[in-house]
Amino acid sequence: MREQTQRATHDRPDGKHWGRNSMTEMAESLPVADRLARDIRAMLISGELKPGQRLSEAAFSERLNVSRNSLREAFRLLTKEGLLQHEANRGVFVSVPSMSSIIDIYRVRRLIECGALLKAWHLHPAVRTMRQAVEAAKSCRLRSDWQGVGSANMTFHAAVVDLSDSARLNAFYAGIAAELRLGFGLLGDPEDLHSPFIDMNDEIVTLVENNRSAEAASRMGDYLTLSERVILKAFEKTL
Amino acid sequence: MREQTQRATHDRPDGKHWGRNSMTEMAESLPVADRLARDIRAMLISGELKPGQRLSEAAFSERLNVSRNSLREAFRLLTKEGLLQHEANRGVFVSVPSMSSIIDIYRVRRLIECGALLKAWHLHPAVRTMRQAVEAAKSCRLRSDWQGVGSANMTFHAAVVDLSDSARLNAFYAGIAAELRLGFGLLGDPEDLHSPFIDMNDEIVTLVENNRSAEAASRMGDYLTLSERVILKAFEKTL
DNA sequence: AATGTCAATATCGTTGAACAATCTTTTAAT
DNA sequence: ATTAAAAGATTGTTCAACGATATTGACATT
Repeated sequence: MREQTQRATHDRPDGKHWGRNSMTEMAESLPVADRLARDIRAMLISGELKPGQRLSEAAFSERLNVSRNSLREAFRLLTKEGLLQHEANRGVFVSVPSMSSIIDIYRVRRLIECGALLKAWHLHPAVRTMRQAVEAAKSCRLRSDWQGVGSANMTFHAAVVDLSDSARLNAFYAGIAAELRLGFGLLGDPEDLHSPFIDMNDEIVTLVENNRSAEAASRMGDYLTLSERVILKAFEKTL
Repeated sequence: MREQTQRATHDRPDGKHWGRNSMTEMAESLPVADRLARDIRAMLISGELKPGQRLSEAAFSERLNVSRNSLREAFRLLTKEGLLQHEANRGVFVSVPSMSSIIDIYRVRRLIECGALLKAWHLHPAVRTMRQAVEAAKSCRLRSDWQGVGSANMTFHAAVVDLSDSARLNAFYAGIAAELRLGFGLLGDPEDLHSPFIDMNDEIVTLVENNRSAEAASRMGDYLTLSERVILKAFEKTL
Protein backbone atom coordinates (compact mmCIF):
# COMPACT_ATOMS: atom_id res chain seq x y z
CA MET A 1 0.00 0.00 0.00
CA ARG A 2 0.89 3.63 -0.03
CA GLU A 3 2.06 4.63 -3.45
CA GLN A 4 3.94 7.85 -3.83
CA THR A 5 3.96 9.03 -7.35
CA GLN A 6 2.18 12.29 -7.45
CA ARG A 7 4.56 15.11 -7.79
CA ALA A 8 3.85 18.37 -9.52
CA THR A 9 1.97 21.43 -8.33
CA HIS A 10 5.31 22.47 -7.02
CA ASP A 11 7.51 23.51 -9.90
CA ARG A 12 10.40 24.79 -7.91
CA PRO A 13 12.56 27.22 -9.88
CA ASP A 14 15.90 25.55 -9.29
CA GLY A 15 16.47 22.78 -11.76
CA LYS A 16 19.05 20.75 -9.91
CA HIS A 17 16.77 18.86 -7.57
CA TRP A 18 15.60 15.53 -8.94
CA GLY A 19 18.48 15.14 -11.33
CA ARG A 20 20.29 12.12 -9.90
CA ASN A 21 23.15 11.44 -12.21
CA SER A 22 21.92 9.68 -15.28
CA MET A 23 18.72 11.02 -16.76
CA THR A 24 15.44 9.12 -17.15
CA GLU A 25 15.42 7.92 -13.59
CA MET A 26 12.59 9.08 -11.43
CA ALA A 27 11.15 6.20 -9.44
CA GLU A 28 13.51 5.12 -6.61
CA SER A 29 10.97 5.42 -3.85
CA LEU A 30 12.84 3.85 -0.96
CA PRO A 31 14.88 5.84 1.57
CA VAL A 32 18.29 6.96 0.47
CA ALA A 33 20.21 4.85 2.96
CA ASP A 34 18.43 1.70 1.82
CA ARG A 35 18.99 2.52 -1.81
CA LEU A 36 22.64 3.16 -1.11
CA ALA A 37 22.98 -0.10 0.77
CA ARG A 38 21.41 -1.93 -2.16
CA ASP A 39 23.63 -0.24 -4.72
CA ILE A 40 26.83 -0.68 -2.77
CA ARG A 41 25.91 -4.29 -2.10
CA ALA A 42 25.58 -4.74 -5.84
CA MET A 43 28.98 -3.18 -6.39
CA LEU A 44 30.43 -5.54 -3.82
CA ILE A 45 29.10 -8.76 -5.26
CA SER A 46 29.86 -7.66 -8.80
CA GLY A 47 33.47 -7.23 -7.80
CA GLU A 48 33.50 -3.56 -8.67
CA LEU A 49 34.63 -2.99 -5.11
CA LYS A 50 37.46 -5.26 -4.08
CA PRO A 51 38.08 -6.84 -0.67
CA GLY A 52 40.36 -4.80 1.51
CA GLN A 53 39.61 -1.61 -0.37
CA ARG A 54 38.89 1.42 1.74
CA LEU A 55 35.69 3.33 1.11
CA SER A 56 36.25 7.00 1.74
CA GLU A 57 33.19 8.81 2.97
CA ALA A 58 33.99 12.01 1.16
CA ALA A 59 34.81 10.36 -2.15
CA PHE A 60 31.83 8.03 -2.07
CA SER A 61 29.28 10.57 -0.99
CA GLU A 62 30.34 12.81 -3.84
CA ARG A 63 30.37 9.99 -6.36
CA LEU A 64 26.89 8.85 -5.39
CA ASN A 65 25.50 12.34 -4.87
CA VAL A 66 24.42 11.87 -1.30
CA SER A 67 25.36 13.45 1.95
CA ARG A 68 27.96 11.95 4.20
CA ASN A 69 25.30 11.34 6.82
CA SER A 70 23.15 9.24 4.54
CA LEU A 71 26.16 7.34 3.35
CA ARG A 72 27.17 6.56 6.89
CA GLU A 73 23.75 5.07 7.57
CA ALA A 74 24.21 2.78 4.61
CA PHE A 75 27.72 1.86 5.74
CA ARG A 76 26.41 0.89 9.13
CA LEU A 77 23.82 -1.37 7.57
CA LEU A 78 26.35 -3.11 5.37
CA THR A 79 28.76 -3.41 8.25
CA LYS A 80 26.11 -5.23 10.22
CA GLU A 81 25.63 -7.53 7.27
CA GLY A 82 29.30 -8.36 7.38
CA LEU A 83 30.06 -7.04 3.91
CA LEU A 84 31.97 -4.06 5.20
CA GLN A 85 34.24 -3.74 8.14
CA HIS A 86 34.50 -0.73 10.33
CA GLU A 87 37.69 0.43 12.04
CA ALA A 88 37.39 3.28 14.46
CA ASN A 89 38.67 6.57 13.14
CA ARG A 90 40.05 4.83 10.09
CA GLY A 91 37.00 4.23 7.97
CA VAL A 92 35.18 1.34 6.40
CA PHE A 93 36.80 -1.35 4.31
CA VAL A 94 35.43 -4.07 2.11
CA SER A 95 35.56 -7.26 4.15
CA VAL A 96 38.22 -9.66 3.03
CA PRO A 97 37.01 -13.23 3.10
CA SER A 98 39.23 -15.52 5.09
CA MET A 99 39.46 -19.25 5.45
CA SER A 100 37.76 -19.04 8.80
CA SER A 101 34.91 -16.93 7.44
CA ILE A 102 34.37 -19.40 4.60
CA ILE A 103 34.35 -22.27 7.05
CA ASP A 104 31.91 -20.44 9.27
CA ILE A 105 29.62 -19.71 6.37
CA TYR A 106 29.58 -23.34 5.35
CA ARG A 107 28.73 -24.38 8.88
CA VAL A 108 25.71 -22.11 8.62
CA ARG A 109 24.77 -23.44 5.23
CA ARG A 110 25.02 -27.06 6.33
CA LEU A 111 22.82 -26.50 9.31
CA ILE A 112 20.20 -24.47 7.53
CA GLU A 113 20.04 -26.07 4.12
CA CYS A 114 20.19 -29.64 5.34
CA GLY A 115 17.74 -28.85 8.09
CA ALA A 116 15.32 -27.28 5.66
CA LEU A 117 15.55 -30.25 3.30
CA LEU A 118 15.11 -32.76 6.08
CA LYS A 119 11.67 -31.50 6.87
CA ALA A 120 10.72 -30.52 3.35
CA TRP A 121 7.31 -31.20 1.95
CA HIS A 122 7.41 -32.37 -1.65
CA LEU A 123 4.51 -30.14 -2.73
CA HIS A 124 5.95 -26.96 -1.29
CA PRO A 125 5.98 -24.11 -3.84
CA ALA A 126 9.70 -23.68 -3.33
CA VAL A 127 10.26 -27.09 -4.89
CA ARG A 128 9.02 -25.70 -8.16
CA THR A 129 11.48 -22.83 -7.86
CA MET A 130 14.28 -25.31 -7.22
CA ARG A 131 13.37 -27.28 -10.30
CA GLN A 132 13.21 -24.18 -12.44
CA ALA A 133 16.59 -23.03 -11.18
CA VAL A 134 18.14 -26.35 -12.08
CA GLU A 135 16.70 -26.25 -15.57
CA ALA A 136 17.84 -22.67 -16.00
CA ALA A 137 21.33 -23.65 -14.92
CA LYS A 138 21.41 -26.46 -17.44
CA SER A 139 20.30 -24.11 -20.15
CA CYS A 140 23.01 -21.64 -19.22
CA ARG A 141 25.59 -24.38 -19.21
CA LEU A 142 24.80 -25.19 -22.82
CA ARG A 143 25.51 -21.58 -23.65
CA SER A 144 28.65 -21.58 -21.50
CA ASP A 145 27.08 -18.74 -19.55
CA TRP A 146 28.83 -19.40 -16.28
CA GLN A 147 27.65 -16.20 -14.76
CA GLY A 148 24.11 -17.37 -15.40
CA VAL A 149 24.90 -20.76 -13.92
CA GLY A 150 26.17 -19.12 -10.77
CA SER A 151 23.09 -16.97 -10.53
CA ALA A 152 20.78 -19.96 -10.98
CA ASN A 153 22.73 -21.80 -8.35
CA MET A 154 22.13 -18.99 -5.89
CA THR A 155 18.43 -19.10 -6.69
CA PHE A 156 18.39 -22.83 -6.13
CA HIS A 157 19.87 -22.67 -2.67
CA ALA A 158 17.74 -19.72 -1.66
CA ALA A 159 14.74 -21.82 -2.63
CA VAL A 160 16.02 -24.67 -0.48
CA VAL A 161 16.08 -22.37 2.51
CA ASP A 162 12.63 -21.15 1.59
CA LEU A 163 11.37 -24.68 2.19
CA SER A 164 11.51 -23.83 5.87
CA ASP A 165 8.83 -21.18 5.43
CA SER A 166 10.62 -18.72 7.65
CA ALA A 167 10.99 -15.10 6.64
CA ARG A 168 13.79 -14.60 9.13
CA LEU A 169 15.71 -17.57 7.89
CA ASN A 170 15.35 -16.38 4.32
CA ALA A 171 16.64 -12.94 5.19
CA PHE A 172 19.53 -14.36 7.17
CA TYR A 173 20.49 -16.67 4.36
CA ALA A 174 20.39 -13.84 1.87
CA GLY A 175 23.03 -12.07 3.90
CA ILE A 176 25.15 -15.20 4.16
CA ALA A 177 24.91 -15.73 0.43
CA ALA A 178 26.02 -12.17 -0.27
CA GLU A 179 28.99 -12.61 1.99
CA LEU A 180 29.89 -15.81 0.24
CA ARG A 181 29.72 -14.14 -3.13
CA LEU A 182 32.32 -11.73 -1.88
CA GLY A 183 34.57 -14.76 -1.64
CA PHE A 184 33.57 -16.00 -5.08
CA GLY A 185 34.56 -12.67 -6.49
CA LEU A 186 38.15 -13.45 -5.70
CA LEU A 187 37.97 -16.61 -7.74
CA GLY A 188 36.18 -15.58 -10.88
CA ASP A 189 33.46 -17.74 -12.40
CA PRO A 190 35.32 -20.57 -14.10
CA GLU A 191 33.45 -23.54 -15.42
CA ASP A 192 34.59 -26.10 -12.91
CA LEU A 193 33.55 -23.87 -10.01
CA HIS A 194 29.85 -24.23 -10.79
CA SER A 195 29.33 -26.79 -13.49
CA PRO A 196 29.82 -29.99 -11.49
CA PHE A 197 27.21 -28.90 -9.00
CA ILE A 198 24.35 -28.57 -11.42
CA ASP A 199 23.87 -32.30 -11.50
CA MET A 200 23.99 -32.57 -7.73
CA ASN A 201 21.31 -29.92 -7.49
CA ASP A 202 19.28 -31.89 -9.98
CA GLU A 203 19.63 -35.01 -7.88
CA ILE A 204 18.60 -33.14 -4.77
CA VAL A 205 15.47 -31.59 -6.20
CA THR A 206 14.51 -34.91 -7.73
CA LEU A 207 14.77 -36.57 -4.35
CA VAL A 208 12.62 -33.88 -2.80
CA GLU A 209 10.04 -34.18 -5.56
CA ASN A 210 9.84 -37.87 -4.79
CA ASN A 211 9.35 -37.18 -1.11
CA ARG A 212 12.71 -38.63 -0.12
CA SER A 213 13.72 -35.73 2.10
CA ALA A 214 16.25 -37.54 4.24
CA GLU A 215 18.23 -38.61 1.22
CA ALA A 216 18.01 -35.13 -0.21
CA ALA A 217 19.41 -33.67 2.99
CA SER A 218 22.21 -36.17 3.00
CA ARG A 219 23.03 -35.37 -0.61
CA MET A 220 23.06 -31.69 0.22
CA GLY A 221 25.58 -32.47 2.91
CA ASP A 222 27.83 -33.99 0.26
CA TYR A 223 27.31 -31.02 -1.98
CA LEU A 224 28.35 -28.62 0.72
CA THR A 225 31.46 -30.49 1.77
CA LEU A 226 32.53 -30.66 -1.83
CA SER A 227 31.74 -27.05 -2.59
CA GLU A 228 33.51 -25.89 0.53
CA ARG A 229 36.56 -27.92 -0.36
CA VAL A 230 36.70 -26.48 -3.88
CA ILE A 231 36.50 -22.94 -2.61
CA LEU A 232 39.04 -23.41 0.14
CA LYS A 233 41.37 -25.04 -2.36
CA ALA A 234 41.05 -22.21 -4.83
CA PHE A 235 41.43 -19.89 -1.91
CA GLU A 236 44.72 -21.05 -0.54
CA LYS A 237 46.29 -20.47 -3.90
CA THR A 238 45.52 -16.78 -3.78
CA LEU A 239 47.05 -16.60 -0.33
CA MET B 1 44.69 -9.38 13.65
CA ARG B 2 45.17 -5.72 14.36
CA GLU B 3 44.50 -5.08 18.01
CA GLN B 4 43.80 -1.53 18.99
CA THR B 5 45.05 -0.88 22.44
CA GLN B 6 47.99 1.39 22.16
CA ARG B 7 46.98 4.88 22.91
CA ALA B 8 48.86 7.50 24.87
CA THR B 9 51.67 9.81 23.83
CA HIS B 10 48.95 12.33 23.13
CA ASP B 11 47.71 13.86 26.37
CA ARG B 12 45.64 16.70 25.02
CA PRO B 13 45.48 19.80 27.25
CA ASP B 14 41.76 20.51 27.21
CA GLY B 15 39.94 18.83 30.05
CA LYS B 16 36.31 19.01 28.96
CA HIS B 17 36.38 16.21 26.48
CA TRP B 18 35.20 12.90 27.89
CA GLY B 19 32.41 14.21 30.07
CA ARG B 20 29.29 12.62 28.65
CA ASN B 21 26.39 13.63 30.83
CA SER B 22 26.47 11.98 34.19
CA MET B 23 29.82 11.97 35.95
CA THR B 24 31.87 8.91 36.80
CA GLU B 25 31.54 7.56 33.33
CA MET B 26 34.65 7.50 31.26
CA ALA B 27 34.91 4.18 29.47
CA GLU B 28 32.22 3.89 26.75
CA SER B 29 34.68 3.79 23.91
CA LEU B 30 32.36 2.46 21.22
CA PRO B 31 30.68 4.69 18.60
CA VAL B 32 27.59 6.57 19.64
CA ALA B 33 25.24 4.76 17.30
CA ASP B 34 26.33 1.38 18.64
CA ARG B 35 26.00 2.52 22.21
CA LEU B 36 22.56 3.89 21.45
CA ALA B 37 21.52 0.66 19.80
CA ARG B 38 22.69 -1.26 22.84
CA ASP B 39 20.90 1.02 25.29
CA ILE B 40 17.67 1.14 23.35
CA ARG B 41 17.80 -2.63 22.92
CA ALA B 42 18.05 -2.90 26.68
CA MET B 43 15.06 -0.62 27.11
CA LEU B 44 13.13 -2.78 24.69
CA ILE B 45 13.74 -6.12 26.33
CA SER B 46 13.27 -4.66 29.79
CA GLY B 47 9.84 -3.52 28.74
CA GLU B 48 10.60 0.12 29.37
CA LEU B 49 9.57 0.70 25.78
CA LYS B 50 6.32 -0.99 24.91
CA PRO B 51 5.33 -2.62 21.62
CA GLY B 52 3.53 -0.27 19.30
CA GLN B 53 4.97 2.80 20.96
CA ARG B 54 6.29 5.46 18.64
CA LEU B 55 9.83 6.68 19.16
CA SER B 56 10.05 10.32 18.22
CA GLU B 57 13.42 11.34 16.88
CA ALA B 58 13.30 14.77 18.47
CA ALA B 59 12.19 13.58 21.88
CA PHE B 60 14.59 10.66 22.02
CA SER B 61 17.60 12.52 20.77
CA GLU B 62 17.06 15.15 23.42
CA ARG B 63 16.47 12.59 26.16
CA LEU B 64 19.62 10.67 25.31
CA ASN B 65 21.72 13.74 24.55
CA VAL B 66 22.64 12.79 21.04
CA SER B 67 22.01 14.28 17.67
CA ARG B 68 19.12 13.21 15.52
CA ASN B 69 21.56 11.85 12.97
CA SER B 70 23.27 9.52 15.41
CA LEU B 71 19.93 8.39 16.71
CA ARG B 72 18.76 7.61 13.22
CA GLU B 73 21.78 5.41 12.67
CA ALA B 74 20.87 3.46 15.78
CA PHE B 75 17.24 3.23 14.69
CA ARG B 76 18.29 1.80 11.38
CA LEU B 77 20.35 -0.86 13.09
CA LEU B 78 17.53 -1.87 15.40
CA THR B 79 15.08 -1.85 12.54
CA LYS B 80 17.28 -4.31 10.70
CA GLU B 81 17.29 -6.45 13.80
CA GLY B 82 13.51 -6.49 13.71
CA LEU B 83 13.08 -4.82 17.09
CA LEU B 84 11.85 -1.59 15.60
CA GLN B 85 9.67 -0.98 12.65
CA HIS B 86 10.05 1.87 10.26
CA GLU B 87 7.17 3.56 8.47
CA ALA B 88 8.04 6.12 5.86
CA ASN B 89 7.46 9.68 6.95
CA ARG B 90 5.79 8.47 10.11
CA GLY B 91 8.68 7.38 12.25
CA VAL B 92 9.86 4.27 14.03
CA PHE B 93 7.72 2.14 16.29
CA VAL B 94 8.49 -0.67 18.66
CA SER B 95 7.66 -3.88 16.85
CA VAL B 96 4.56 -5.57 18.10
CA PRO B 97 4.98 -9.33 18.23
CA SER B 98 2.30 -11.20 16.39
CA MET B 99 1.30 -14.81 16.22
CA SER B 100 2.98 -15.16 12.89
CA SER B 101 6.20 -13.65 14.13
CA ILE B 102 6.23 -16.00 17.11
CA ILE B 103 5.62 -18.94 14.84
CA ASP B 104 8.37 -17.81 12.51
CA ILE B 105 10.80 -17.42 15.39
CA TYR B 106 10.06 -20.91 16.62
CA ARG B 107 10.64 -22.32 13.16
CA VAL B 108 14.07 -20.74 13.29
CA ARG B 109 14.74 -22.04 16.76
CA ARG B 110 13.72 -25.56 15.89
CA LEU B 111 15.95 -25.66 12.87
CA ILE B 112 18.97 -24.14 14.54
CA GLU B 113 18.81 -25.54 18.04
CA CYS B 114 17.87 -29.06 17.03
CA GLY B 115 20.43 -28.97 14.24
CA ALA B 116 23.14 -27.81 16.59
CA LEU B 117 22.30 -30.52 19.12
CA LEU B 118 22.16 -33.22 16.49
CA LYS B 119 25.79 -32.80 15.66
CA ALA B 120 26.96 -31.83 19.11
CA TRP B 121 30.17 -33.13 20.56
CA HIS B 122 29.84 -34.05 24.22
CA LEU B 123 33.14 -32.43 25.19
CA HIS B 124 32.42 -29.11 23.56
CA PRO B 125 33.01 -26.18 25.95
CA ALA B 126 29.46 -24.99 25.40
CA VAL B 127 28.19 -28.11 27.14
CA ARG B 128 29.73 -26.84 30.34
CA THR B 129 27.93 -23.54 29.86
CA MET B 130 24.68 -25.39 29.34
CA ARG B 131 25.16 -27.34 32.55
CA GLN B 132 25.99 -24.23 34.52
CA ALA B 133 22.93 -22.45 33.16
CA VAL B 134 20.70 -25.32 34.25
CA GLU B 135 22.15 -25.33 37.75
CA ALA B 136 21.81 -21.57 37.95
CA ALA B 137 18.18 -21.86 36.92
CA LYS B 138 17.52 -24.45 39.60
CA SER B 139 19.11 -22.22 42.17
CA CYS B 140 16.99 -19.29 41.08
CA ARG B 141 13.88 -21.43 41.23
CA LEU B 142 14.50 -22.18 44.88
CA ARG B 143 14.59 -18.48 45.52
CA SER B 144 11.51 -17.90 43.34
CA ASP B 145 13.64 -15.58 41.25
CA TRP B 146 11.76 -16.03 38.00
CA GLN B 147 13.58 -13.25 36.29
CA GLY B 148 16.80 -15.10 37.04
CA VAL B 149 15.29 -18.33 35.73
CA GLY B 150 14.39 -16.63 32.50
CA SER B 151 17.86 -15.21 32.14
CA ALA B 152 19.48 -18.58 32.78
CA ASN B 153 17.16 -20.10 30.24
CA MET B 154 18.33 -17.63 27.63
CA THR B 155 21.93 -18.48 28.45
CA PHE B 156 21.18 -22.16 28.10
CA HIS B 157 19.75 -21.88 24.63
CA ALA B 158 22.44 -19.53 23.47
CA ALA B 159 24.93 -22.15 24.58
CA VAL B 160 23.05 -24.77 22.58
CA VAL B 161 23.48 -22.68 19.46
CA ASP B 162 27.11 -22.17 20.33
CA LEU B 163 27.57 -25.92 19.93
CA SER B 164 27.60 -25.28 16.21
CA ASP B 165 30.79 -23.24 16.51
CA SER B 166 29.55 -20.57 14.16
CA ALA B 167 29.98 -16.91 14.96
CA ARG B 168 27.32 -15.95 12.43
CA LEU B 169 24.81 -18.38 13.83
CA ASN B 170 25.44 -17.09 17.33
CA ALA B 171 24.91 -13.51 16.24
CA PHE B 172 21.78 -14.39 14.34
CA TYR B 173 20.37 -16.29 17.27
CA ALA B 174 21.09 -13.39 19.60
CA GLY B 175 18.85 -11.23 17.44
CA ILE B 176 16.13 -13.84 17.36
CA ALA B 177 16.28 -14.19 21.12
CA ALA B 178 15.96 -10.44 21.59
CA GLU B 179 12.95 -10.37 19.35
CA LEU B 180 11.39 -13.20 21.29
CA ARG B 181 11.94 -11.39 24.56
CA LEU B 182 9.91 -8.56 23.14
CA GLY B 183 7.07 -11.05 23.08
CA PHE B 184 7.80 -12.29 26.58
CA GLY B 185 7.56 -8.74 27.79
CA LEU B 186 3.88 -8.79 27.05
CA LEU B 187 3.39 -11.81 29.25
CA GLY B 188 5.38 -11.00 32.36
CA ASP B 189 7.57 -13.61 34.01
CA PRO B 190 5.18 -15.86 35.86
CA GLU B 191 6.38 -19.10 37.33
CA ASP B 192 4.68 -21.48 34.95
CA LEU B 193 6.16 -19.70 31.95
CA HIS B 194 9.70 -20.81 32.77
CA SER B 195 9.67 -23.27 35.60
CA PRO B 196 8.50 -26.40 33.79
CA PHE B 197 11.27 -26.04 31.26
CA ILE B 198 14.16 -26.20 33.67
CA ASP B 199 13.83 -29.93 33.95
CA MET B 200 13.63 -30.37 30.21
CA ASN B 201 16.80 -28.39 29.83
CA ASP B 202 18.40 -30.60 32.43
CA GLU B 203 17.37 -33.68 30.52
CA ILE B 204 18.75 -32.25 27.32
CA VAL B 205 22.14 -31.33 28.67
CA THR B 206 22.39 -34.68 30.40
CA LEU B 207 21.76 -36.44 27.12
CA VAL B 208 24.42 -34.36 25.43
CA GLU B 209 26.89 -35.06 28.21
CA ASN B 210 26.30 -38.75 27.64
CA ASN B 211 26.90 -38.37 23.94
CA ARG B 212 23.31 -39.11 23.00
CA SER B 213 22.92 -36.19 20.62
CA ALA B 214 20.05 -37.54 18.58
CA GLU B 215 17.90 -37.98 21.64
CA ALA B 216 18.89 -34.55 22.88
CA ALA B 217 17.81 -33.02 19.60
CA SER B 218 14.53 -34.85 19.72
CA ARG B 219 13.92 -33.70 23.26
CA MET B 220 14.67 -30.14 22.23
CA GLY B 221 12.02 -30.51 19.56
CA ASP B 222 9.53 -31.38 22.30
CA TYR B 223 10.70 -28.45 24.37
CA LEU B 224 10.17 -26.05 21.52
CA THR B 225 6.71 -27.26 20.57
CA LEU B 226 5.66 -27.00 24.17
CA SER B 227 7.21 -23.61 24.73
CA GLU B 228 5.70 -22.28 21.54
CA ARG B 229 2.30 -23.55 22.55
CA VAL B 230 2.50 -21.92 25.97
CA ILE B 231 3.45 -18.59 24.49
CA LEU B 232 0.84 -18.64 21.78
CA LYS B 233 -1.75 -19.60 24.34
CA ALA B 234 -0.83 -16.76 26.65
CA PHE B 235 -0.71 -14.59 23.59
CA GLU B 236 -4.21 -15.10 22.29
CA LYS B 237 -5.58 -14.01 25.62
CA THR B 238 -4.04 -10.58 25.27
CA LEU B 239 -5.50 -10.28 21.81
C1' DA C 1 -24.32 15.32 14.17
C1' DA C 2 -21.61 13.29 10.53
C1' DT C 3 -18.62 14.10 6.80
C1' DG C 4 -15.51 16.32 3.72
C1' DT C 5 -12.18 20.20 2.60
C1' DC C 6 -8.35 23.09 3.39
C1' DA C 7 -5.05 25.48 5.93
C1' DA C 8 -1.83 25.15 10.09
C1' DT C 9 1.32 22.41 12.53
C1' DA C 10 4.47 18.84 13.72
C1' DT C 11 7.76 15.22 11.96
C1' DC C 12 10.38 12.92 9.04
C1' DG C 13 14.08 12.77 5.16
C1' DT C 14 18.12 14.63 3.61
C1' DT C 15 21.55 17.87 3.12
C1' DG C 16 25.62 20.95 4.03
C1' DA C 17 28.68 23.01 7.02
C1' DA C 18 31.27 23.11 11.11
C1' DC C 19 34.58 21.48 14.58
C1' DA C 20 36.93 18.26 17.66
C1' DA C 21 39.41 13.87 17.80
C1' DT C 22 42.39 10.75 15.62
C1' DC C 23 45.08 8.76 12.06
C1' DT C 24 48.68 9.55 8.39
C1' DT C 25 52.13 11.84 6.06
C1' DT C 26 55.65 15.18 5.80
C1' DT C 27 59.25 17.77 7.73
C1' DA C 28 62.83 18.57 10.90
C1' DA C 29 66.33 17.31 14.20
C1' DT C 30 69.50 14.24 16.56
C1' DA D 1 68.71 5.99 9.78
C1' DT D 2 65.73 6.81 13.72
C1' DT D 3 62.87 9.59 16.24
C1' DA D 4 60.10 13.65 17.19
C1' DA D 5 57.25 17.32 15.99
C1' DA D 6 54.25 19.74 12.81
C1' DA D 7 51.00 19.69 9.00
C1' DG D 8 47.36 17.56 6.51
C1' DA D 9 43.60 14.48 5.72
C1' DT D 10 39.66 11.70 7.44
C1' DT D 11 36.47 10.18 10.67
C1' DG D 12 32.97 11.14 14.61
C1' DT D 13 29.37 13.93 15.94
C1' DT D 14 26.53 17.80 16.15
C1' DC D 15 23.64 21.58 14.52
C1' DA D 16 20.70 24.22 11.63
C1' DA D 17 17.99 24.43 7.64
C1' DC D 18 14.36 23.17 4.34
C1' DG D 19 11.38 20.31 1.35
C1' DA D 20 8.04 16.59 1.67
C1' DT D 21 4.60 14.10 4.11
C1' DA D 22 1.44 13.14 7.87
C1' DT D 23 -1.57 14.71 11.49
C1' DT D 24 -4.50 18.00 13.60
C1' DG D 25 -7.96 21.36 13.86
C1' DA D 26 -11.10 24.78 12.02
C1' DC D 27 -14.70 25.45 9.02
C1' DA D 28 -18.24 24.60 5.76
C1' DT D 29 -21.76 21.40 3.72
C1' DT D 30 -25.42 17.98 3.71
